[in-house]
Amino acid sequence: MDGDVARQELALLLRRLTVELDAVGQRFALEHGLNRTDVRALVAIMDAARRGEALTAGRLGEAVELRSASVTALVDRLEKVGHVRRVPDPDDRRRVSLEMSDAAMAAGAEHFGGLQRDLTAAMSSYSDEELAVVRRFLEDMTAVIVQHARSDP
Amino acid sequence: MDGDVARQELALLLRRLTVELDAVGQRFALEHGLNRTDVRALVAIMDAARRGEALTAGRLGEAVELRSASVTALVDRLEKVGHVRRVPDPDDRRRVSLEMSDAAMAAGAEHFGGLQRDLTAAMSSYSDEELAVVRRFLEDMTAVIVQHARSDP
DNA sequence: TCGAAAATCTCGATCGTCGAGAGAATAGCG
DNA sequence: CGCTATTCTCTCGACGATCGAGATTTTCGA
Repeated sequence: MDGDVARQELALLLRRLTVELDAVGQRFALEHGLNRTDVRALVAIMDAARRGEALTAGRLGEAVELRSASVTALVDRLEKVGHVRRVPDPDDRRRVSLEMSDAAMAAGAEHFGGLQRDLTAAMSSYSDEELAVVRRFLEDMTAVIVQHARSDP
Repeated sequence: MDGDVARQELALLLRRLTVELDAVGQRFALEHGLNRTDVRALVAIMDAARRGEALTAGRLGEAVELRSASVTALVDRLEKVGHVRRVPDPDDRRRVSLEMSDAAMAAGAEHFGGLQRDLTAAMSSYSDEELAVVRRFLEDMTAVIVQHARSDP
């Protein structure tokens, strides 16, 4: 039937959206001389900061799925260009907290915050009921995807 | 207002979905001893095959944004494990066409086709009108994202 | 026919990631 | 309180993916 084609197209649309969203991060990376991992790390640090937490090196490694040796190198890179500062944790002196520089924070807010703003603006033409449908849809699809990402087939 | 929070949450949901969809590819890579690029390449070859085309090395490089030297190495890797075959193009003997092995094709169909099936199945509880809303939404959001990925701020 | 352009490959170099292990600090247990 | 096990980060050496420059083969146009 026709509805099936429409559904497949929706799945393709999700993939397309994913690819393009990736490209946004890619662009930010290019503009700032970073690689994909560095951007992921900065986003993770930013997200944590927004939650009021300061990420430690170890937590950052979990967030971006990197071993400790790679995290050291990663933070070295970010610190060298001034995006991040290593701050010794006074409570546990083994730990190293990571703080984003104001400049990096501003650049991130400019880039990703701008996207967020434009996205929500583009949603203004939708009614609350429509957005509710979209939300349910996205949650359902995410659940299916998570299932595929985690479980064994 | 409340609707603004809902809109921001929707944007976050999109990001979450992107992350999880990435994880699906990651999992496939892990299961088959491939890296991220290899999976992207196989998907590109598969997509082309579905359209009835055979990708050349150069086209593949464009699809996954890699220089020719890297494409050579990439195809070497895929060929070594038997996922891909180099086939000389009879029309233009400078070119090398790429053909996926049946086994690799089957593995890809199993993994990603299964996801596609489950996604469309999860859409069955939605009316045509609801899906139309979702489609419009995804297209609108993709357009905004593309804008951010390409244009200069 | 001959030179320019195109498609792929080779080589050497660079960079990100990792495993193994060292060093410092903490937690827990007797 | 002291001693050991654990936690957290860093160092080192190795490996793999990517790239730029250039070589090679083939095609196309004048």
